[in-house]
Amino acid sequence: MNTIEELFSSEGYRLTMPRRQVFNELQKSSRPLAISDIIAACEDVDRVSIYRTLALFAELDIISVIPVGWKKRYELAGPFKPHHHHLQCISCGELVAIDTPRLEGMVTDLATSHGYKLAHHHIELSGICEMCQKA
Amino acid sequence: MNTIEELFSSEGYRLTMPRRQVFNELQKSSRPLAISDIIAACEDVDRVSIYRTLALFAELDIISVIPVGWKKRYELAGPFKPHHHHLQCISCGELVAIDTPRLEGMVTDLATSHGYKLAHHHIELSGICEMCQKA
DNA sequence: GTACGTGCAAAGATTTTGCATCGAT
DNA sequence: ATCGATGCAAAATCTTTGCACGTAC
Repeated sequence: MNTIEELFSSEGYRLTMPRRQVFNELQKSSRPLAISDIIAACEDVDRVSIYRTLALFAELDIISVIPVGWKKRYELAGPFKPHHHHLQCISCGELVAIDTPRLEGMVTDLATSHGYKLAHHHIELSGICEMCQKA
Repeated sequence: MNTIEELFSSEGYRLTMPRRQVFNELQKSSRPLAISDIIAACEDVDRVSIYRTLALFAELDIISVIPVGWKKRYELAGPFKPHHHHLQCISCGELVAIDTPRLEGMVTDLATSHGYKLAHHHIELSGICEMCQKA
């Protein structure tokens, strides 16, 4: 279950050209992409198919949807990229991935202490990077 | 500087009817409101004025913008409501405010350890509440 | 009275839906 | 060959911009 092909056939979905292309764009990119980025990169794929593909990917946990500056961005998740969060510079826009093992445990505990079983969590940090602080 | 009147006059902004109405709606509500909620509640205020009012409020830190289920919601912040985060039930939609003193310190440290000076952070938790787990 | 802020109109952007056709299995 | 998935068209939202008028100060 480590390749996109295996995952799709085991779930009974067809691996079509639009789905391959969207997946490839996400895999090529080192940073989360906006829908508009993906639409632009997949010229020959209809806008609508990209929306539908991303919805399917999200449902299958192939991608995660993250908020960046109040827009949605998409990046590979689940088996294709380990869980992490982001820290963005509000001055230059730099976006770094951060590992947050201690946070993970803490948010789970927080939910539990309120009687909740945690399903998802999103953490977005923004600030000013080292370079921009000097400038 | 504890009332909206004082805050506005000290900043040199006019406290007009649309601004009063939007502020009242936010103050009346115990939960964060979507733009569409506010538009519906302020029937006689133009849609556009509500966008502009919310943009101004956000700039003045009168409100905070929070992500709920991938939509923006607005609630009073700054002097009018202390900082907190939310935990939402994905089954019944219940939204509870949570205090996160330990998280606050941790995210600051995280940013610092990456050379960043933290400016903002958003934390959204979702899961299944006690009631829905039983059902 | 003086601008700041509003409403209106209209454009732009984003996202969703229906349906006939195409193509992965 | 079948039925899921795509592309196209079109609608429904959502958000922004320009400008003349109204009103808080």
